[in-house]
Amino acid sequence: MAGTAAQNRFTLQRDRMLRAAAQCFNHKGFRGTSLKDVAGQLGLTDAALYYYVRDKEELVYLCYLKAAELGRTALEATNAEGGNAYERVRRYLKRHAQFMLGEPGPVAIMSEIPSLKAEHREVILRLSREHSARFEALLRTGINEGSIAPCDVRMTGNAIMGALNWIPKWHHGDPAVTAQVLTTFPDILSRGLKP
Amino acid sequence: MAGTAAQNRFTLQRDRMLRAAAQCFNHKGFRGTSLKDVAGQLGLTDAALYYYVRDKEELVYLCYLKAAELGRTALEATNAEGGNAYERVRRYLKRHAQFMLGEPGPVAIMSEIPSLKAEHREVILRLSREHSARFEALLRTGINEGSIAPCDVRMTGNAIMGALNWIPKWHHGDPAVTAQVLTTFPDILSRGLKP
DNA sequence: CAATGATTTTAATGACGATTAAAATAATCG
DNA sequence: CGATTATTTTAATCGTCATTAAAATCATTG
Repeated sequence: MAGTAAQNRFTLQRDRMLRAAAQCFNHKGFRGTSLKDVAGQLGLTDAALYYYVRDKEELVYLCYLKAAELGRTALEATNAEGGNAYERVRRYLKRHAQFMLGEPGPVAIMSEIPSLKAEHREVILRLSREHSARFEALLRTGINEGSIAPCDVRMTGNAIMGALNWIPKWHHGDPAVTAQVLTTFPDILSRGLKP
Repeated sequence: MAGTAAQNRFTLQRDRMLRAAAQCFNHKGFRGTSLKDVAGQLGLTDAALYYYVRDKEELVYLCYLKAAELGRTALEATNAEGGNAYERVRRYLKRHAQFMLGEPGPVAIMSEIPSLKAEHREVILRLSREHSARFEALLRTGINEGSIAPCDVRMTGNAIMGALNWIPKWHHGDPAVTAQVLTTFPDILSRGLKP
């Protein structure tokens, strides 16, 4: 069908846009990247972006939304695979590291939540909180079943998320480093959780 | 002496400026904060800032410089206090957490290094690298003396710095949380280092 | 008090970048 | 092919800052 094909092309292009934007935002921040920068990566003019998005603000919002959803599905998938909580945490760490490294395409660090408009900000904050809560619940499960040492789950979650979210600040695409991160990070971050 | 007094007033005001700027930058990013925002916090007009600083760019540079120096002296002081490497790491973690929490006054997260002009960027990057190298050296010392478990010191350093540098993203001044961070973070981040 | 220097403000200027509207081009479909 | 729709570009416009210059205020000191 024509409608579907058009829809596909549209969403595909928009997805490329989101990836380009995420890369720019990570590199230079929200206000630091002009729409021209983003468009340039796609071989387009800045004005063309407005065909896909109402607003620069909406562009960030969509990037964050995608990042949040990636995080959620990663955690859900990990939980679905079973294993004890400690093992699930480890698998989750690897998956999260994987997309912070940009495996499926760059994911935006949510550094600019304050500059989102209230309505969008609420959505993102809610998703973030839900995600944190689920991760903390997983830690609690591990503590109860004895696969994870007792700890302050809130702070432990914060520490782990920080280590992961910071990756794009020092990782700049070197494939050797990428491999190194994937093998060492789950170890490093989970070692402190052992009982 | 008049000269000294004037110099004092000048540098004091400039320091207040750097603190105000650091707070704004952390909250909204480099381009996200106008000079008016910074000046407003001091009860001044934006134009007044130019008496203390050549440029908005220089303002960020000075903030980062101060942050880098704080980090360096924290590590040096910790090393000077003695103890085995593991203990020194723990003390350093606490000190670093302390100033990420804004104990002495807000410290700028170095999120906007790419937008610095080349000359300034080089200085900051060099200081950053030196600091990382010193921290990694401390880890290596611990590994050699047996107080720290063998690990990839580069990646471990990255993970720990990430967890610390991310603190301002979720800490918003609640004193109860501040206390909680100071007591739990050194534990959480050092537990994985035990042999 | 007069004079000199320090500090801040007021009032432009200018650039950059987001946004929009209208026109042009490309694609699809009958 | 002709018509209709999708996509992109060109060419304004508009706001928001950073930045500057000149004037005003304030402090100090001879």
